[in-house]
Amino acid sequence: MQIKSKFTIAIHVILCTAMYEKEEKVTSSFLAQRIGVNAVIIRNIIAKLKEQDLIISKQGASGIHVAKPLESISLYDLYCFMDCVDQEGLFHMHENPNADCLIGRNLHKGVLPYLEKAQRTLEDQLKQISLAQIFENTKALISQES
Amino acid sequence: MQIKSKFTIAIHVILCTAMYEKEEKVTSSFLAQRIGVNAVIIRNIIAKLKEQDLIISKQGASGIHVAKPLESISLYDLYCFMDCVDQEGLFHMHENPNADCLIGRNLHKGVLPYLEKAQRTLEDQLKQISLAQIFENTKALISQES
DNA sequence: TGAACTTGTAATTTTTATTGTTACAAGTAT
DNA sequence: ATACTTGTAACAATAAAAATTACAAGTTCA
Repeated sequence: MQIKSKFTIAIHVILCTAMYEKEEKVTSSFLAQRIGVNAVIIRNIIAKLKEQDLIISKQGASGIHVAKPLESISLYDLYCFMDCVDQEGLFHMHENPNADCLIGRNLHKGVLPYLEKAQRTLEDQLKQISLAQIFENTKALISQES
Repeated sequence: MQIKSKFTIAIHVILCTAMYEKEEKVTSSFLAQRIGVNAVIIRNIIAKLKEQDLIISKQGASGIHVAKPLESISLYDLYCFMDCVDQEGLFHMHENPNADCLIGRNLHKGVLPYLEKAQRTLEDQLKQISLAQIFENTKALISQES
C-alpha cells in the first residue's frame, strides 16, 4: 500500500512552476514533460490546486502561476487537497465483525482511538514541513551538482 | 487510500483467540465467523503470524493459540508482519521525472527525507501500543455494556 | 481403520483504486 | 481565423486487495 503519487506530483507541479514561471510560459504540457506524467493528470491536479487558490491558471490562456507564498503551503495541505486518505481514516477496519461476539462488537471502538492518534502524528509531521523548505532543500541539491 | 484491512483483522484474530482459547476450540472458521471474513483470509493471516511465532496452529489439529504475551506484541509488529506498507515507502513517488530538468532530477532526493521522517513518526507511534493495551481497553468497553 | 473434521496453500475471480489515454468543447492570443 | 491553450468527460489499462473455490494432507476419535 502506498499514498498515491498525485501527492508528490502536486509538490513537483508547484515547485517546478515556482522555478520557471519567471522565465518561461509554464503550461500543462511543459510540466507533464518534466514531471514525466500525462498532461491530463497535471491538469486534474491543477484543478484541485486552483480550488484552493494555490495556483492561477485560466482556460485558454497559457501561463500557470503559483498564487501563494511557498512558506504558507505545507505538505499536509497538499496531502489533504489531493485526497490522499480515505474519509474513513488511514487504517481500513474490516467492516463486518459479528455483533454476537463480545470482541467483534467492541474491538473497533477499542482500537480506533489509537489508530487515529497514529494517523494524527503522521499528519502533524506533514504540517511542519512547508514547500519553501522543500524548495530550498532541492535548490541546495541543484547547486551541489558538480 | 487506506492501509489494508489485514492489519486490523490480525489484531482481531489475536485478541479473539486470547479471549476464547481457554473455553473453546478456536478454529479458522470460528474466527472467520466472528470477524466476518472468509476463513481462507484468516488462515493466510495465521500463516504470517505463525512465521513470527505469535500464534500456534497445526495442520489437521484444531485449536489455535496465542504464543506470546500480548504485552510483547505491538501494533507496529502486526503492521510489519502484514506487509502493510510497500518496500518503497509509505509515499509513492512518481517514478519518471525528467532528468533534463533541474527540479526533476533533484526533487526526489529533496523531499524523501521529510517523507521518511513522517512515516517514521507514524511507525514509532504504533510501536508504543501493545495488544495488551488494546485488549484491556476492549474488555473495559465490554464490561461497560449495560 | 475410516469418517469427519481440521489446516495449509494454490489458483482463480471479483472488486476497487489508481493511473493513463483519447477526445473535444471552449477560451485566449496574436 | 489560426494556432495555441485549459478544463473535463469518458473510457481503458494496470495494479492491489479481498473473496472464493478446490483440494491435498494432517489429526482425532469412535
